[in-house]
Amino acid sequence: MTDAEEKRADALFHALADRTRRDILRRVLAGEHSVSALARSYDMSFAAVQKHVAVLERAGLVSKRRSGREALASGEVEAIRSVASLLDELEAVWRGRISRIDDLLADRP
Amino acid sequence: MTDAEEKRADALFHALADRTRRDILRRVLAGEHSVSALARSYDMSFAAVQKHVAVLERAGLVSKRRSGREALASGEVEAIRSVASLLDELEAVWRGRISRIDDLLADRP
DNA sequence: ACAACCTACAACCATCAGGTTGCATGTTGT
DNA sequence: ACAACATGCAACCTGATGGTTGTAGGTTGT
Repeated sequence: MTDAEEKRADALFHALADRTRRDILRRVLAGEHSVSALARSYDMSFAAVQKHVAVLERAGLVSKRRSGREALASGEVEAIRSVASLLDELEAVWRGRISRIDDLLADRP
Repeated sequence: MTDAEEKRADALFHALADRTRRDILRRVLAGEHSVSALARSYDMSFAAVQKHVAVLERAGLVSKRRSGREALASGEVEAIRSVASLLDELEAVWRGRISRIDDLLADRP
């Protein structure tokens, strides 16, 4: 794992470790939403929601495009799949434990 | 999503959002390690590592069993799979994004 | 018995995260 | 032109996080 990959993993998991951000992500995965439209859905200031979207964007989980005065956010499913890959790697480590035990057993005559 | 499920998701993603903790998790997924054995692997105090293990344990990613004076930690692959399920749910939202009518209604309060 | 070891937890400190308000800038509809 | 709207960013406050040291108690080997 390179240092950059670890930092990206940090950003991805951190972005997902907040209930509001996961909810925003669900919405923008379902379809484009402007930041202010998202903000109207939550009991917090516009700025707070804008910061959450920025965190998701920095992690690559959300992308934005400009349409006039609005910034339309949409979810990046590829980023979600990359998180799933990170989990797969962890599970592969676990599977390796089993095969190592198998090897030990195989070594016993 | 119930409140308890969201809190569990918070704990899981937060636990994974730290490089040292992910590294610890890899080690204990590969096989049992005592806390002090883990601590020797990192350039930080025993207490710091012990706290990282505690965070992983609270999230359910690691379990500990006592063996004499040692606490042996091992990784819980089921917890990792539950995180993968959370990601699957997000991806399912994305797959359903075309045939979404709920959001049109939800967007007009 | 006792020294060495392992763990757990408390207190403390610096930094970060999530929230607020306020302001500057660009866009739109009348 | 101009009022209303959408965004982005900075400053600020408070609580949580990640690290430290210190302390206390249970286990082990000699």
